[in-house]
Amino acid sequence: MTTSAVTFPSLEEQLDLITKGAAEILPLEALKERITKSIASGVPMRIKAGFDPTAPDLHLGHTVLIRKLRHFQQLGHTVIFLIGDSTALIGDPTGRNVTRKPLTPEQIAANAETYKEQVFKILDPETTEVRYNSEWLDKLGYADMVKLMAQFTVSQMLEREDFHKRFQEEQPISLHELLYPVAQGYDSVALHADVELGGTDQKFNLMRGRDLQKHFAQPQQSILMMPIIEGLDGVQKMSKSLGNAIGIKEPPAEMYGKLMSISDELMWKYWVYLTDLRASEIDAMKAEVAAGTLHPMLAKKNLARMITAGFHGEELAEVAAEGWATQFQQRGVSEDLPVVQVTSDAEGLLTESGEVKMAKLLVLAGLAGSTGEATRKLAENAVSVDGEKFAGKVIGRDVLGDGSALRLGKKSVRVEWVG
RNA sequence: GCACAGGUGGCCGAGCGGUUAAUGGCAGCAGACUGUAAAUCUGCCACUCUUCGAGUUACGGAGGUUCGAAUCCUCCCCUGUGCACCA
Repeated sequence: MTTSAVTFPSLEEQLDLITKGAAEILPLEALKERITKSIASGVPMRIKAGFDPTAPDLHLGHTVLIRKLRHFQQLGHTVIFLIGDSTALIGDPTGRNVTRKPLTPEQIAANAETYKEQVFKILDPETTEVRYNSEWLDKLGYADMVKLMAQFTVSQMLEREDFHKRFQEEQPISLHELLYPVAQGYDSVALHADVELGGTDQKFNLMRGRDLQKHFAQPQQSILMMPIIEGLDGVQKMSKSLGNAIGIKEPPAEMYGKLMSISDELMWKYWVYLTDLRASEIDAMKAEVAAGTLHPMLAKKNLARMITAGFHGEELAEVAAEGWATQFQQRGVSEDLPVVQVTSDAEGLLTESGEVKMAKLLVLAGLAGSTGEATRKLAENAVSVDGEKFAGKVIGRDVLGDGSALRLGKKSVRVEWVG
């Protein structure tokens, strides 16, 4: 690989892309100077973003930040995808009201691999620098740790809202949790970061990098914060544990369907943060909807289609869109339902006369969590077979044959008999 | 270590010896209505079974008292607060 000087776009051009969607950049002037300097010297800036491999699956919320990293990459800067394998032993306390459970090194290693695979759907693997903070954190000795920690006071740590709140509410705060911001800050020192990206909730941690870089007589990084987007409920931040997330590895039909279920209001945020449309284009679309010339549902369909295509390709997105329209708009049976294999000799599935117990089947098909729940849903008239409402307790194999569509509420599957 | 206050279903939070899987809120699920949604209304919301019935688990853990405990007692675990030298 050549390391010859790169020619960068102009400051204005770079800023236009960099600031799009950014919630806050601190300090902005320093960033401008840094960009100017890199244009003059031809040396790219080092852009750092850290990820804890605590949850193996990325969702669209994570991609807001990753898309921004991509922007820097497109401009020719060096993006460092930092995997916080060592800090994962602590678990970021940000926004938490309870201490995180530590992961085993095996889990962390496995999660890190999954992370890379997913993140390279957006970032260019060729030019991304992948690092692990165990490289330097594990080498720190006791004396080094003591010196680092001496840079901060207890009061400073307790200024953080989450710590402060927990302290006020007499909730436990483990000592090692205070270590997290220090470790994250030291990462910036080790990497000589020029810019660090993070969510707005990361402000405290991001600022610690500036503190420590100053202590180590390095130029201080600028920090760029991206907003935290809401999940499917439109209220709480997108998070897997809150169950309102859209995972980037989800099948196209599911991704499309989930996107369609968001509120109209939330849709506009998704347009801004999850697509590459320019702000002016989005505003124009918004105006059309307000004027009544564009149906909000169509706008949402376009959004769902665009995002799904980004992860699965145009063709699969098209199929997902059609399947969704059939299933929900026409209340019909979609062609590409997920297939669930059911073994006919599963315990308790068949009655003595050979009929299928619906409650059991619904559980086996993954549509209900327990037979009790399935029984209740049947009574609520929530189940249909091949598009027809069904409320009975048992059903014959002749009615529900191989390939029959089984539906409970919004979820549908195609049943395939085995054995 | 000592003292005090706490540990209830996904979360918050009632109950404080006796009808009852445990009031209420949030979240969630389903139905109606819609534009798929939001809002609204209705129903559901521990598990299992041969389900207008029956059984089994559940109120930090383990024992105990009692005809009967989430509620009383004992020990243990966990959290928070205060005390800890001068006394």
